[in-house]
Amino acid sequence: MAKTNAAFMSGVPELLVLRLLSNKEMYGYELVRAIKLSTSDSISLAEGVVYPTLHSLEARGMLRAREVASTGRARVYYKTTAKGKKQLQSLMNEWERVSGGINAALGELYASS
Amino acid sequence: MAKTNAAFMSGVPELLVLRLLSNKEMYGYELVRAIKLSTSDSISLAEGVVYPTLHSLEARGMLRAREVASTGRARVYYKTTAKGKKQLQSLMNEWERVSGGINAALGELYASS
DNA sequence: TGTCATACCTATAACTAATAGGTAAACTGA
DNA sequence: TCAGTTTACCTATTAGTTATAGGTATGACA
Repeated sequence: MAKTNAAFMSGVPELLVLRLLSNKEMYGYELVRAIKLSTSDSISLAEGVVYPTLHSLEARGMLRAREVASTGRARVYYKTTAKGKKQLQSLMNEWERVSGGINAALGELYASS
Repeated sequence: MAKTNAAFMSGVPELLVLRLLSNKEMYGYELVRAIKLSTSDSISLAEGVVYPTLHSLEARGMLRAREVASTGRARVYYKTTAKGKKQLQSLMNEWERVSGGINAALGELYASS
C-alpha cells in the first residue's frame, strides 16, 4: 500500500516497456513503434525516453538484453525477467489504484453537481 | 489532438482541483481533504501541492477566489470559472485519451501473450 | 500554558520525461 | 555515385511537475 502517490503517473514509460517486453522480445527501435501501436497512437515515447528506460531496467535486473547481428546495425533485444514481471505487477496495481482514484473523482459529476 | 503526450499525467492535481471546484465552492484546506475522499483515499495531495495549484489556476483566470471571515483564520474560497470549465473539459479529454491508451497496452495481455 | 487542529503560504529539492542532439550502417532513387 | 532517408543505437541537457519541508497565525481544549 503506497503511503501517498509515488509521483503519480510517473513510471508510465517503465510500465509500458515492462508490459510489452513481457509479451515479446523486442529491440529498442521496434519497441518505440510498438508503444505507439499498442496504445492506439495515444502515447508516443521518443527514443530518448525509451533507451534510457531500457538501460535503467536492465541495470536493475528487470530486463535481459542480448545483442543480435542483422543487416545494418546490430540490434539489442530485450525481454522482461522474472524480477521484471514482479515489478510489472506492482506497477500495474499502482496504475489501477491511481487511475481508479482519478476516475472516481471525475465521476462525482454524476453523484452530485 | 495533442501531438504527443503533454507530459503525461502531469496536470493531475490541476485536473482534480478544477473538477472538484466546478462542483462546489471550497477553500484550500477543505479541498485537500476532499481530494483524498473523492479519490477513495488513493490520491493524497499535500497542502504544498494544492495551494500553489490554486494560485496558478486563479492567476490564469480558471478560478475565482473570495475571502470569507470565520472563526479562526480567514478562509479563501475558490470556484471554477467558465474558462476553468473549458480547461477542465480539455484536461478530461486528455486524461481519457492517455489512460485509455495505457489500458489498451496493458490489455494486450489477453490479445496475445 | 502548551499542544493540537485549523488555515494559510513559499522556497527548495527531487525526480521524470522531453528535447535535441550525435554516430553508424544500409538502402533508395536520381 | 551520391544525397537523402531509414534503420538502429546512444547521451547530455533542459524543462517541467510534484514532493518535501519548512513557516505563520488563530482558536480550542486540557
